Amino acid sequence: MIVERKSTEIRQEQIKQAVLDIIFSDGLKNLSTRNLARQIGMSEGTIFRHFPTKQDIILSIIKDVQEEFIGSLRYIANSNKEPEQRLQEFICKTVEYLSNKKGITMLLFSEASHNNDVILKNSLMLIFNSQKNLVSKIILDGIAMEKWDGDIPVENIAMLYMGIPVSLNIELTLSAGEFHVNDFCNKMFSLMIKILKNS
Amino acid sequence: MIVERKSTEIRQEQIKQAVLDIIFSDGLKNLSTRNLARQIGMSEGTIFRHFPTKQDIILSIIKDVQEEFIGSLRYIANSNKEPEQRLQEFICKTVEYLSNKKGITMLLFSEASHNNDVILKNSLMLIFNSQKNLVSKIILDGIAMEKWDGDIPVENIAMLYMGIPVSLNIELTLSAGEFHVNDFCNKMFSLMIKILKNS
DNA sequence: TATATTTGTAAGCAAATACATACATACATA
DNA sequence: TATGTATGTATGTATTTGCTTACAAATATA
Repeated sequence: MIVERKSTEIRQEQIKQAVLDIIFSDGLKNLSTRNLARQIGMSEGTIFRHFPTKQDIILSIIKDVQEEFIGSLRYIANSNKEPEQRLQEFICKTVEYLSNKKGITMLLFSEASHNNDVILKNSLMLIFNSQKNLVSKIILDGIAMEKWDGDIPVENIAMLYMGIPVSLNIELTLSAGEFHVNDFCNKMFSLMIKILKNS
Repeated sequence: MIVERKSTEIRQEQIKQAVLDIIFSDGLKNLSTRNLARQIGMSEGTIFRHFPTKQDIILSIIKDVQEEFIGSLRYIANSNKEPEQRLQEFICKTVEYLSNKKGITMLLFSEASHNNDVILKNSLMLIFNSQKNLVSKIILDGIAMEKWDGDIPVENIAMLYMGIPVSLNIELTLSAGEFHVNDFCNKMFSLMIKILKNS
């Protein structure tokens, strides 16, 4: 039997992508290493050749989220563009990332509260807090520049912001394939602007 | 050995409560019938005496949510009080229910998208849509009475509303015990009012 | 070309899983 | 008091779980 051999990096990417696909389509509870191997078309042993444990696959995905996703959100929030434009880019980046890696939201929300692994738990909290803090930063900048209403309870708006991933996920689940990233994020952006504008 | 015997109704309530407790503290993946039995202090067989399958326990909990929770939200939304008061009661009922049954949010969100069971999947979608529609109804009533801004994209506000359970859950996980229902729901209420007010 | 290293697989492991069965005991009603 | 039924448990079972191991084959390097 001829075996195609690839580098560990490529295999790790394949495995992580398959994990997210399975989570989105079949849920976390159907994420077994057997199921995972079958989906990619490799043997179960191969998975453990490239990751020490199943948990490490999850950890690696979470690390990606921190570096790729939170990293680019931080870049957007700290740029010197107008707050309004930063907010739009911020929201659209969120929607784009989460709809490219559809399993992420469910992974974050359901792996979030439990899990004995302290490192993972802290990473997850960090992700939530980073998002909240970065949104808050943009809003506070806008208020400081007197573009937005100073009476706004910034902290709470950032909390409401968490509704976006949730609603997005529900939309993604319902609309099979026919989802438009730009429509969705622009709707959310308009709404946020409406909330923030001086009355 | 002396065995205390209780009615099926009582046992079912015990089992369902324990399921929610386990989900909140240890996560869905630690919800085994063995674990469940140990937590209540009964044998595993007893669980299957009162519920045909493990899945049926989940189904029964979802049914409770529909009847108790969505039922009371519907009652609030359809009452003839002022929209503003309805909205406050609505939000506070949400916060109260979800913090009494702490496992519910995680159960709904992670069991939501996958699961082969069509009945369960539909029930979950119904719950999300009911909440969205009932919030929308209150807002539309307020707009019709010219108390709130008619230019508001009602549908999208209802989507943002879904951020409340998520943020609540994160707060509940972080603040061990020292959580105040009224503080939280009133903050969220003020925010919503701010969004809805005529500019 | 020879050898070391990396990547693959098939088979199998102990533990945990949801659930079944056989049997015992409490309790309502005759 | 006798008896049927509902509620309990101890133990078993087939399957699935995450993970290991022994070994084969592909590739890099000498």
